[in-house]
Amino acid sequence: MTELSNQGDFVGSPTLVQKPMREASRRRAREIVSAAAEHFSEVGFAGSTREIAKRAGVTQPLLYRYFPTKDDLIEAVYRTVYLERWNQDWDDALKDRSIPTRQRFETFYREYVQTAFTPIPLRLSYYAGLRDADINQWYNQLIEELILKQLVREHRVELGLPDEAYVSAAQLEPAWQIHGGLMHYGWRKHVLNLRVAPNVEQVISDNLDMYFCVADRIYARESK
Amino acid sequence: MTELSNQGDFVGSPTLVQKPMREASRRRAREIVSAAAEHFSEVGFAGSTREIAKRAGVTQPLLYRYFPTKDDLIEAVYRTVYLERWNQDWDDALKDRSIPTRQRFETFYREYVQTAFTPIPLRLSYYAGLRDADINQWYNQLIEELILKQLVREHRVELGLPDEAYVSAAQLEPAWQIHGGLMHYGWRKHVLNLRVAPNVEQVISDNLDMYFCVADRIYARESK
DNA sequence: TCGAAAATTTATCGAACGATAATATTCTTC
DNA sequence: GAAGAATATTATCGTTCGATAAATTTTCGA
Repeated sequence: MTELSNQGDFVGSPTLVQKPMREASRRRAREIVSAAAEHFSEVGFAGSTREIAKRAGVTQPLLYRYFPTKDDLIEAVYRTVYLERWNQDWDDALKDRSIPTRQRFETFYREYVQTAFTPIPLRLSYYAGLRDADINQWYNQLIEELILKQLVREHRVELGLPDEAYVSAAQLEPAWQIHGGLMHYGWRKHVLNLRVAPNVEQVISDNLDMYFCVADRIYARESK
Repeated sequence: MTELSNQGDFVGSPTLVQKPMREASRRRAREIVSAAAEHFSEVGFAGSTREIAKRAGVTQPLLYRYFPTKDDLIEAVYRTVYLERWNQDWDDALKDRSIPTRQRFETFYREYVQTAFTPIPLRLSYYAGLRDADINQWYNQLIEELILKQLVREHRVELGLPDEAYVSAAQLEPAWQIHGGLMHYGWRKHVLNLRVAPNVEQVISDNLDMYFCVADRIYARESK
C-alpha cells in the first residue's frame, strides 16, 4: 500500500494531520520545497525531480513520499513563495493615516521589492504566470486589493475626495504602471542581468513622483 | 549522408545559399518556424518537436532536415519574432523633429504595442528571457538604443539642454518605467488574462504624461 | 532493549523526448 | 519520360523523465 497521499499537506497551512508527524520530517519537507523552488526558479517547472532530490540531499523516490505527484510539489512551492512572503504588518502600515500616503507607500515599496522582487520569487512569478495563469491571476488580484486599490483609496481621501471602496480598472491602471514598472526593473536586473539604475530607492521615489503627478487627474476622470 | 546542416540558415537573414533552394521549401520552413513560435509561446521552449511537426502538418523527422537541432529551430524563432517585428520606418519617425517629442512617441507606442505586445511575441519574450538571458540582453539593449535613449535625447533637446549622445543608466530609468509598465500591461492582459484598463491608448497617453512630468527633473540630476 | 512504525534507498517500469538511418515519394531538368 | 536530386515518411535508437514496488535502515515509544 502506498496510500500516503495526504502527507504532502503538512507543508502548507495547518490542515488536519492524521499521524503525529515528526519534526525531522517537517524540516525535510521544507528542504525539499526549498530545493524545488531554487531549481524551478532556474529552469522552470519542467525541472526534474532528480535534480531537486540531488539538491535536497535525498534520493528521487523519497520526494514521492512527501509529495504524491510533481504537481503537488509545485503547488507547495507556490504556497511558500506566494503566501509566506506577505508581511501581515504591511496591511496595517498601509492603512495608517497618521502618515502621508506618499510616505506610507514609499516605505512599503522599499521593503516589498526586497522581499518579492529578489531573483527566486521573481523568476518563479514569471514562470508561474506563463505556466498557469489561474494561480497568478488569483495572486495578482490579491496585489490589487492589498496594495494598489489601497493606494488609490488612501490618496483619494487625502485629496478630500469621497471615501468609497470601488476602484475601476481604468482608475487602477496608473497604480499598476508603478507596480509593473518596478517589477520590470527586477526583471531587467535579476533575470536579464541588464545594467539598471543602481539606486532602487531612487527608482521607487521617482516612480511614486510619476504617480502622484497624474493621479488626481485620473481620479477626476470618472466621478462614478 | 546527412550533411545538410547548413540548410537551416535560409530561414533567417540572407546568408549564402549553396544550392538554389526551392520556393516550396522556403514556405515550408516558414510554416515550421511559425508552428514552433506558436507552440513555444504556449508551453515554453521545452515544447516537443512532435507537437510542432503536427501543427505544421509534417512528420517530426522532417524538422531535422530544415533545422539540424532543436536549438537551431529555437534560434530561428528568435530571429523571426525579434528582428522581423521592428519596423524600419520607426527609426526615422522617432527622429523627426518637426513633430513634438511627446506626440512622436505616443504615435510610435500605439503602433509598437500592437506589434510587440501581442500574445505570441510577448509570451515568447518572457520565455526567452527566463531561458537565455543573453539573447534577451542583446534585444533589450536594442530597445534601449532605438527607443528609450532616443526619447531622453530628443526630449532634452526640446528642453534646450545640450544635445549629447550619452544617457546614464539612472537617467534612462524613468523611460524604462514607461516601457516596462506598458509591457506589464500586456503581461496582465495577454498572459495572466486579468481585467485591465480597456483603453490602451489612454494607458499610453497617461504613461507618457507621467514621464514628461518628472523627466526634466531627472535630466537636471546629473549634468555629466 | 526490543519491536513496530516511520523514513529512506535500490531497482525498475512505461512514456515521451531529441535525434538518426533507411526507405519512399515528389519534383526538376534534359 | 527517364534519371537524379530534393523532399518527405517509416521505423527506431538511446536518454531522461515521473512514478511505483520492494528491500533496507533509522527512529522512538513501551
